[in-house]
Amino acid sequence: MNIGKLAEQAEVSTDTLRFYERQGLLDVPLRHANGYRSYTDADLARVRFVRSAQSLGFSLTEIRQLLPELTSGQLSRGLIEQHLTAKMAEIDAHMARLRALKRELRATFDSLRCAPDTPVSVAGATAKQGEPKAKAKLPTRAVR
Amino acid sequence: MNIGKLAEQAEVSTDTLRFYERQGLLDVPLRHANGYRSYTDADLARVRFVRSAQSLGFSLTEIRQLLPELTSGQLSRGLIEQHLTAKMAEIDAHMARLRALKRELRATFDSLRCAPDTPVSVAGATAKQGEPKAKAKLPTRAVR
DNA sequence: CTAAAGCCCGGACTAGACTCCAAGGTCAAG
DNA sequence: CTTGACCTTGGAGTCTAGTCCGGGCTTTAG
Repeated sequence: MNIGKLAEQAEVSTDTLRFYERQGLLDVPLRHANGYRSYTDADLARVRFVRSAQSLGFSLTEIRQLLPELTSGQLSRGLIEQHLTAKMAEIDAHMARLRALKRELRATFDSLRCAPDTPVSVAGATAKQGEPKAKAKLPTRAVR
Repeated sequence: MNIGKLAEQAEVSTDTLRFYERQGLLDVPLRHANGYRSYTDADLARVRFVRSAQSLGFSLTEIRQLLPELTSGQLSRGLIEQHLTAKMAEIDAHMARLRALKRELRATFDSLRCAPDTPVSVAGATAKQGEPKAKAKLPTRAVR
């Protein structure tokens, strides 16, 4: 399978595939005599895995760390268990954050439903003024 | 209120405030005789709104589109409900996929416990082969 | 009066994840 | 043999949401 074919099957661009290769997300592929990359179905599966993990909120860096667990047939069982358990914990944390987000959204939503034509008190609607003295680090990044 | 004061109150940097102004998220402020920006509590409210909307998962671009509704006094309830509902749906979908991933990881985990030295079946673990004919537009962006 | 703190501006820089481009090699069809 | 599709490479550009910088004013404290 040439790169164009793989790209089509996986629904990504050929640029993306070469990019993933540089990022170590895809194994360096075999080459045909003419220098063209030669891919297998395993590569297709890999790309699909990357895309779905990505859509789940994992960064390419995280996915790169996830890969060895996936591909190593002969990694010590204990190690795999360890990684998987850690991943599960991460997922739980991830889900917890999303649940919190959802709760906040619902609260905002409900406050809107209760006061029909009130010019919705703008501003800190959801901003919890928690510990007012907290003037900590300024670069408070968004939730992701 | 000078920019430093506003920055402190809103817990963002002065750079961020000037950036928001350039982005049209903050009204161009009045200036003191010396050229310093002069802010009001409404600006503080605005910054807080931006930050909280952001923490709810809205991008600055989305927030910019939300602002007219907000500032036009009577903020059409329907529109905001619409936005929020859409956001909630996104989150639900995201969580559903996470749950699926978790199930798969657990399955992998369990199969490891049952078959100690079986070379874990790699690849498309989570890749759903959904409609195979779907060759739509290539630049399929990630979910964010 | 001077030093420090605060403000101004334009512009450069960052990371992550692509996306595009130029210049060239390869291959199948007509 | 030429055309067009497809492949190669390295490198540059894009977008988001800021962050940092340098040079130069103003204001405030000592």
